[in-house]
Amino acid sequence: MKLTGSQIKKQLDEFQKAAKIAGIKVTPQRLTIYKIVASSDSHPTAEEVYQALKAGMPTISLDTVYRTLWILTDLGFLHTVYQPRGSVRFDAITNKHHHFFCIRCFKIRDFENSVLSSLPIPREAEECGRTISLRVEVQGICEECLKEDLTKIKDKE
Amino acid sequence: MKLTGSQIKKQLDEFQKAAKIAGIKVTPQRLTIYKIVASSDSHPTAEEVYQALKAGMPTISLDTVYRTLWILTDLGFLHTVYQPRGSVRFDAITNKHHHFFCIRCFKIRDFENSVLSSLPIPREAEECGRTISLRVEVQGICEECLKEDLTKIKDKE
DNA sequence: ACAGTAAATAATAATTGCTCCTAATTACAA
DNA sequence: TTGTAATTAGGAGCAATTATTATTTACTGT
Repeated sequence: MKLTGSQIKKQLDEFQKAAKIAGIKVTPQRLTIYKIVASSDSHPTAEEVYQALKAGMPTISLDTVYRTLWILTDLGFLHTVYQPRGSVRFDAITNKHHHFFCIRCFKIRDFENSVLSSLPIPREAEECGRTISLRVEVQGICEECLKEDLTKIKDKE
Repeated sequence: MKLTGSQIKKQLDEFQKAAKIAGIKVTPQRLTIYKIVASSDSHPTAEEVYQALKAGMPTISLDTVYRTLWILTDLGFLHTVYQPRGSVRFDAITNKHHHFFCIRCFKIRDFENSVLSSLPIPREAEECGRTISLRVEVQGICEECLKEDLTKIKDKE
């Protein structure tokens, strides 16, 4: 999900603090990578982040991108989203939102819903260990793919 | 989730019917692969299914296992579960249940909860396209990993 | 401000998870 | 029983991710 400029600045401050506590370094690579994910609306893959970085940072390596994305995830600044038969995607954490997965084109869309956002973690899950978060996903076929299907049907006629 | 012997038999009958409708063949490989997943409690990966098969079917290929698992998924007999940094896992569909993901050891546990099982798909998701299903996941650290942490802390003392 | 050091990076090799290709085999319809 | 289209085994291939290593950099204490 996309963050505003001031939200990003605030989160970067938080990252500086968290990095000190965790004993890890704040590098330009790490700051830039967070900015790219947080200002994107498309749940980018590591590869997509890497491509976006190259313009301003031509020597960046894909490995650094992966390492950084996982660090930001471990520190709680990013969420990961998994797709069938595809790469991991990363998403900056903001207010609660949920994901719609298209099973045909594998794109992910955000949606909000107050009932889902306020669901408590159930007792039965607490019994499995220490719980951290609850997420809700909806599977389906997105508007665009539905339209494509229509086009194909018309072509056959 | 684990099915009883009679549930498996019933599902295999359903599979025969579904295969006829879909115009695909019923092979010993397909039947055996379904049995293995449905009688497992651990959301096995394709590799794990492959290893389990080898004893009774030494010439089975990993490709066949993958193809079959995806067919069974497409026909609605299996669900897939994605993990961070791991392989896809497969799960026989029974009554509604939900997954607890351990972010440390990546194991998955089942839990049931009537509130979560009866959640309607929200209007906001319907607006993204045609919806098929809703799933709820809880992230956390499982009992076993928590115990391990305790052991490590004690070792340091 | 500066030097020492532990951590991070870039580049590339290696690994893993999964899919594709092809010849041989098999399930099923007629 | 036979024909044939689907399925299989086996191996090659591919894409996503992680490991290795020499070099560079951020932060610590002076």
